[in-house]
Amino acid sequence: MIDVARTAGVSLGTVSNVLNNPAKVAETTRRRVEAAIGELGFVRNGAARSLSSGTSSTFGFVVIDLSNSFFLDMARGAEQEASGSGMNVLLANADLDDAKQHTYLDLFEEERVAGVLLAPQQNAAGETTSLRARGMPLVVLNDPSVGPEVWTVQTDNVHGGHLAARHLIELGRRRLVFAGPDDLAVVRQRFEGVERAVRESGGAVTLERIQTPGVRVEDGRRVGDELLARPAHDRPDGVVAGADLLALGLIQSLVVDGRLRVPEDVAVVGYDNNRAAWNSVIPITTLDQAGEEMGRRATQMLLAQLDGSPADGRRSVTLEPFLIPRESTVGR
Amino acid sequence: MIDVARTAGVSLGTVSNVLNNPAKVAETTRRRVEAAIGELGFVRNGAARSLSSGTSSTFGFVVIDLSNSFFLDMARGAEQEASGSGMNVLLANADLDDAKQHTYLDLFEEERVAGVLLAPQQNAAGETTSLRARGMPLVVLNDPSVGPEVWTVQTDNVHGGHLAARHLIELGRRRLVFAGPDDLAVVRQRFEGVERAVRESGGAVTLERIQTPGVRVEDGRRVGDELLARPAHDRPDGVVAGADLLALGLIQSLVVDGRLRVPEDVAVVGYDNNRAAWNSVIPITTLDQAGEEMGRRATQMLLAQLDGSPADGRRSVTLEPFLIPRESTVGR
DNA sequence: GGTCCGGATTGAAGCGCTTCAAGCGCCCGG
DNA sequence: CCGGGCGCTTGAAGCGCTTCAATCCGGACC
Repeated sequence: MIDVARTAGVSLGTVSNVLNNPAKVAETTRRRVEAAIGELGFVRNGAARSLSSGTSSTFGFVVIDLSNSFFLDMARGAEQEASGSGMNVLLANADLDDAKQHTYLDLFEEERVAGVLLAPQQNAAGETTSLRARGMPLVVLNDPSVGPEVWTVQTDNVHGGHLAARHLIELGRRRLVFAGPDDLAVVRQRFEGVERAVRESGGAVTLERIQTPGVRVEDGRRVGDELLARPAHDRPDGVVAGADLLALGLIQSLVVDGRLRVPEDVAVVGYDNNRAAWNSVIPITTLDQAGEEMGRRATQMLLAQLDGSPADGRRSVTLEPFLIPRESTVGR
Repeated sequence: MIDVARTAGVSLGTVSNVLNNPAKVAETTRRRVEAAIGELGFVRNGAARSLSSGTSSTFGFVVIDLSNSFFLDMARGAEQEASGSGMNVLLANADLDDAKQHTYLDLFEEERVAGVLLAPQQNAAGETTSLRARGMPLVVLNDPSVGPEVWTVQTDNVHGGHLAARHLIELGRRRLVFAGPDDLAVVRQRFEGVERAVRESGGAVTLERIQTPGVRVEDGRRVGDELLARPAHDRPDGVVAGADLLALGLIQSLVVDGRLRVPEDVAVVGYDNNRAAWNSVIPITTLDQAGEEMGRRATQMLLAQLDGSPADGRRSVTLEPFLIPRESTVGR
């Protein structure tokens, strides 16, 4: 910067003003400085800047699994909202590894980013103690298990499960199956919603729960195989899958291996509005959790924390998922 | 750090040594300092650190489109390799927007990261001038259009196209179609390889090229519809798609709308080994470009540049793609 | 007892920027 | 003609760390 100042024949402070408060600098001076900057190819040192000013223009977003398009949507939403305020979002992919997630949270804390977004698997509260102790703006996304002291954006999974089941019931389905792993809080909540809808049917509808080890396509195929092995009268006519990939595998197994018709024989609802669901041969009815919207809201909360949030600011936002009917339930 | 020093009863320099050269510090002193660090919840300021030392422990990776699993694989590979050397990788998603790509490159330059990885759409050479002028370590991935002055990791798209076409020809296919956009250099090269394979067949095989506007699923569906509209004898018996999503859409159109059999009536080869290809009802034969390996190699080159690369270091690595046969060509 | 040596520790000088009180001209009103 | 005010610009004091020459101290050796 000294070189720029010398070239332009001004002082250090003026160069700094051109960069940060151009309005304070006289037109002609500013032009001279800008010319010098261009000539010398000067790019200001962000480390020095944030050390000196105590602020940074970047948010860090730690994502547990970027290969899941739901999380990528969040990142996209965060990016949109942030860039509207002149902020940048840097992503860290934990790749389903809790240790990596921890490493990256530490990294962002060290780098003194302006704020941190975290989309964990679940139970992330413990990971954020240090961040919060430092007073670093933080918002946790999609983790129902954190306490009220943490800012969060969530979706109402119980409601989503309820919508999914009601959709099937309204289509006349009476023998429902819910498939999904038991160890994910969000999936348990979806199941809860399904249960409620079934209860509300007043005994007209039956519900069975099938456990899966995870939410991958293979897990879904296995459920499909299991159902195919049953006698026809023992098969469900409607399935709520705890996640889209599960639904995708299930449908593939049913349709390709088993020659069952979807939705005629079995209607299937997924969850997540994952990109994989769009690209399925039989497009999958699903619950959209508005990942982009979550990212946007979370970033708004981060920005609010930066300007010293209003005392009455709500620390937790819950978005409502909505059903997207596609061929896997309503045919075409 | 001053607080830590005071609490532990040592000087600033010693605390710094505990952090950076623990071997230089006596066992007992080190323990005292570490205790103080724990007690005070001290986390060192990365901005100050990199300002002072002139180095940073993070690489920046600008990716043109993280929703493409090929790029995400690169990121994963880069992460692996970097963490082996105590480095971190921060991701920036340009989301197919060249302006954003530029913004993020500038950001990483400002932040003085230890090195930059760039996986652009194409023609990224111009974007990197400033970075290179600064002497910042840089590796460009998957862009055949950059010059020899830029370090790159690429894959041999001509070879890949050749493999794809030869595979079809060996399976007895004689009327080939290549589908893909004309404005992507990598796709043009794949076509070139296909052409070569056809030429080598000595006239036994015909080749037709169908242009698509992009490489999305919809583009593939449209190609499928076009083929279905033709009289049967005018349809190809083998298709090389310029990308997996294209192949996915094509197959969906052919199989679901047109009641053609894949691979019996038409065999289809994709390109990329995109996750979407795994999850297709008819798993798609594809060319794997070893995204993770590319990320790993690129990071190795970055690390080499950091230690002052050997003068004879090769600035460009080209990896060979390999064919993964699946049901869309060989049935099951 | 005196010297020398080497490992452990210290303290001050930056790293490149932002910030802000102070200074400099210049113009306006009285 | 003078004082005051205003718009620009300046220069120095940090920001929190790393680095390295200088210092300290205890033991080995003569």
